Amino acid sequence: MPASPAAETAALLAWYDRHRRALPWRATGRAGPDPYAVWLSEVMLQQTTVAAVKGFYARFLALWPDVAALAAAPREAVLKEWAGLGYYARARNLHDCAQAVVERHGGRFPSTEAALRALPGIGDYTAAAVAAIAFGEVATVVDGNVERVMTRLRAVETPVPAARPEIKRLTAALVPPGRPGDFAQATMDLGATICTPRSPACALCPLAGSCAAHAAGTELRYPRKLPKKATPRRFGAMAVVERQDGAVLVRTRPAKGLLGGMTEFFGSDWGAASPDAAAMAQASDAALRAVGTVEHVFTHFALTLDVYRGRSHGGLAPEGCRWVTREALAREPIPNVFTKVWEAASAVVPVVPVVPDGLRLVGLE
DNA sequence: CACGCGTGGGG
DNA sequence: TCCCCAAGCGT
Repeated sequence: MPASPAAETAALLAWYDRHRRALPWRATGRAGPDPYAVWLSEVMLQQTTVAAVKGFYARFLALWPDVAALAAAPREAVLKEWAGLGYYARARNLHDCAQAVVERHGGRFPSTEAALRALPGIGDYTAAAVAAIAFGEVATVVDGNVERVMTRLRAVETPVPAARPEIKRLTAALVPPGRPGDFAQATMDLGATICTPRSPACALCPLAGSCAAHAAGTELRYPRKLPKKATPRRFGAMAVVERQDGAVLVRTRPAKGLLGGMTEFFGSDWGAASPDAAAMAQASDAALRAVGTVEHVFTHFALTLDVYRGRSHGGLAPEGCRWVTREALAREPIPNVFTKVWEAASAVVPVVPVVPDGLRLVGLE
């Protein structure tokens, strides 16, 4: 028997009051949530797990305790602190957004969904979440959790993303004017801990009594999704090249696109095949030793990198590259895929044998 | 609307 | 091992 929407909302809020997760960005005291903290956490949580976010969130808040501090930070420092969290456009948008809040709004976050939506890196979800959680606006928050909860609750047959408007309507009908932020977090907590994708714990769910999918035993059927495409594989090569004094050859990737603005070691383009060792040695003007391969899976392709370690012949940086000391390397924004390369190269004997002039020692074991 | 865009954990 | 996925956004 379907309960009334009001009864469903009440049951969900009562469950949340007992079982809400204690998360660092959730206000505990009487003072309302800090909009800056809510915004920072929401951006970090975009397509990212709570467990992965916690450490980054703490470090950001310690380094930059308010939006003005973040806005004043150097862009490279923000990218460096974001390194490892992924989706690096978020870091650029985060920094742009902080500066926009300072310049356009006097350093205070706007309090309405519409005004938030106009800021960089804030889309439909984040605008509604910040408005509801930080400012109490009656906004409808729809994320992946809400989609799963609502499509199961109402047995929505339309596949996502086409079902988005319907899901938004169904959700809006449940939002309580008095506690919009708690309702949003309650639905997300339910999706994260009870109404999970693979094995939902319906016996513990406060909405089980009115859930259409549960009544039919078809929870796992929702949300319906369109078939996904296979992920192709690309190949490339990357070399950790040292100068006589130990400095390492790096370069900064283009500002936008994959790993935009992040630091990488000397490497080839990525395509159907990787270049051979001789080509890498010539391009880097270094004696190279092959040290193995690194595998990494991005969202839309898998990558196999042949990894080399070597010693520069002349100490001249190829076009677009620069030398950094090991100490300075620690301050570079290096994404995890290239940290894997560094670790693979560091695991082998660093000394490259002396070779006669004109010879290139390549691809040796 | 479809695609580009990271990473790590769990079943 | 492999596949799925997690509090999406910009173009």
